[in-house]
Amino acid sequence: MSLHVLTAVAWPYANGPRHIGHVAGFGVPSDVFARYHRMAGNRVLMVSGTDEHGTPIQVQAEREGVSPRELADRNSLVIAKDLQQLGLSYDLFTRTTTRNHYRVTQDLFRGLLDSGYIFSRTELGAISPSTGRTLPDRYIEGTCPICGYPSARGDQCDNCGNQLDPIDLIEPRSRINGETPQFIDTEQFFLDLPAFSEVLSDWLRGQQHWRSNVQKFALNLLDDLKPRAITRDLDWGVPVPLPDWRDRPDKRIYVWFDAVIGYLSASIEWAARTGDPDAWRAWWQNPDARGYYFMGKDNIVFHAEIWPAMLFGYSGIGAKGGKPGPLGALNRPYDVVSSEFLTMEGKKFSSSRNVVIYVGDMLSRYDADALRYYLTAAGPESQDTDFTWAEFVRRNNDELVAGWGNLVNRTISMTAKNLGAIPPPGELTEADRALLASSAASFGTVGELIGKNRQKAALAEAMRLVAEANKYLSDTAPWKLKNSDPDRMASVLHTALQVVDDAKTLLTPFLPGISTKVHAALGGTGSWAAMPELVEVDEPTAAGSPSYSVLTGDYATQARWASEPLPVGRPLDPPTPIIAKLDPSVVAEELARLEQG
RNA sequence: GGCGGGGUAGCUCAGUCUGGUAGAGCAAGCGGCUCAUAAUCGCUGUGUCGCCGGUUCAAGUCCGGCCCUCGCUACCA
Repeated sequence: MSLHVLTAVAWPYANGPRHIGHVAGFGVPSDVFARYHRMAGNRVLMVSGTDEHGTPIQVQAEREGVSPRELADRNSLVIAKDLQQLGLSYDLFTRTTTRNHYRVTQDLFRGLLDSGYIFSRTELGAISPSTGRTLPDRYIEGTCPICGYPSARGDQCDNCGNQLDPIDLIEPRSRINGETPQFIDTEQFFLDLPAFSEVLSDWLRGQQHWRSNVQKFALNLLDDLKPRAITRDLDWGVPVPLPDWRDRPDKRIYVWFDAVIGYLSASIEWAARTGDPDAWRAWWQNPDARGYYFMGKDNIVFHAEIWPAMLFGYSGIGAKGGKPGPLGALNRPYDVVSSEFLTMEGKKFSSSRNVVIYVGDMLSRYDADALRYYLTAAGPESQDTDFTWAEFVRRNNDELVAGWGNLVNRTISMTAKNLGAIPPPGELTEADRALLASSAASFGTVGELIGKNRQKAALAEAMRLVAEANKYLSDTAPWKLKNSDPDRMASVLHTALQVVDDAKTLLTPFLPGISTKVHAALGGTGSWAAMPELVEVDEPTAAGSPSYSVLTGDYATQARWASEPLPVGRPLDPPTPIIAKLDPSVVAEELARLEQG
């Protein structure tokens, strides 16, 4: 039975290139998940894009002397290329500055407004006097009124930990340019979160399959739900779709409100591109479809609270009732898969302090699958973990190369040199059958673990099979049988080759590039693990760029999540090593690079 | 302050939901093999499972308290 699986991947923010901590959280896990489900025969729709609105982009653009649009155009392309090189198999990786996204965002806004879940109110807000723009709390600093700490942030004092209101700060100043913020009465729209308190509570309590920390965190947030402003005094963002507001240059929809809508708008854009504009509905309105959302833990509130509230409200569910908006009722997330954080040689990632490894830099020097392997085997799946170059090199050399690469190499090499082709099984012994049975059983265990997003355990299970195969070769020593018992040697090599092929399949979601090479080394033809493509869309963006680029791809290949018998008699050539071993000197080189900046 | 994660062998971590006196990989030592990218296979682990107390025939695992550490705290994303 085929399941519709929406793989909704957090939208990277386009104020600069992304570092490996970002892709550890949302990127690699979502791709492993999507690739597995496609191989298992499910209908996957994997969408994301760059998140391009908001204050940080405006600030960064000003710093660089370019327009927000130019900055977003440039970074969107950089990020898309990084994710492409990492092999992330998006059905569509688009942008929040597309016309389609603006339309869908405005439609959601209208739908929520019509049912009463959005209302306007005038409140005191901080603006920058020189630009007239909203100055977010965290861009304001001053002296803490409680403890006297001189560099307290507008929302919280880092010294005494108390929550603050920026208006209470003594001598407040803008962190952007040092000017004194102005506090003015300003009208904004608010999302009525308290109206969803009950439906969210019931819904969250039912999510027994979520990671427990995500569920607990989300439930705790319910105690203190307040209406949340979803517009700002800005000129960069999606316009408010109301007659009196649409043309106002100083009011825009808040970046987070539009960013989460990206999952839906990207699905709709993908459908339009396929020629069936309603195709997205199978993932969003079919009650049996499942939406899995991948992100770092800092995004839990938006995916477990605010986005579900928006979806409930648009569907006409909540304390105020209502009717579904024009698109119809929409599914809530099935799972919110949140990762913890990756640190870097013991420190928190920080671009400004140069504690950072950008994805593009990493992939210019190392293989994408080496990074994918590390981030899955040692990534922050359920707790914070530390990236160190020493561990990266060790994992690559001792586990990937010595364990898996060498198994492939020794098996194919022995067969090619002695037999030249895949031999028939001959008469199998108990040891042969035990290994083959273990290998076949791995599809169930590894698949189930990936399905539950226990990817660390899933990868370990696949690698356990690799170790078992290495032990099998050691026990059976086929190299000793060449003259004494060539038939037995053929049976052993047949068994080993079959397990190598199975392991190649099992590792495909994690290591698509390596598995493709193993597929070829085993004499396989055709596409095995397809890669994303960067495509130019010849349509202006809502922000005014003449065209834009997206990632997409055709991922339908012969790869199936099952053991496929290898064709006896297929010729095999002596292999060349598939996975590159790293010289231990790279550890010192990379650490020096970090020092220098 | 509130909330959450973590504190288990030299290192990285699993195991805690469903109690039965502790595991994996790496590192180290010894041995085997020589097909393979000096790869691989076997053998070798006496750790107060952060601390204190409780429940129990039995606790790393449940309950209470405490300490340390990391993170989040929704008008930065």
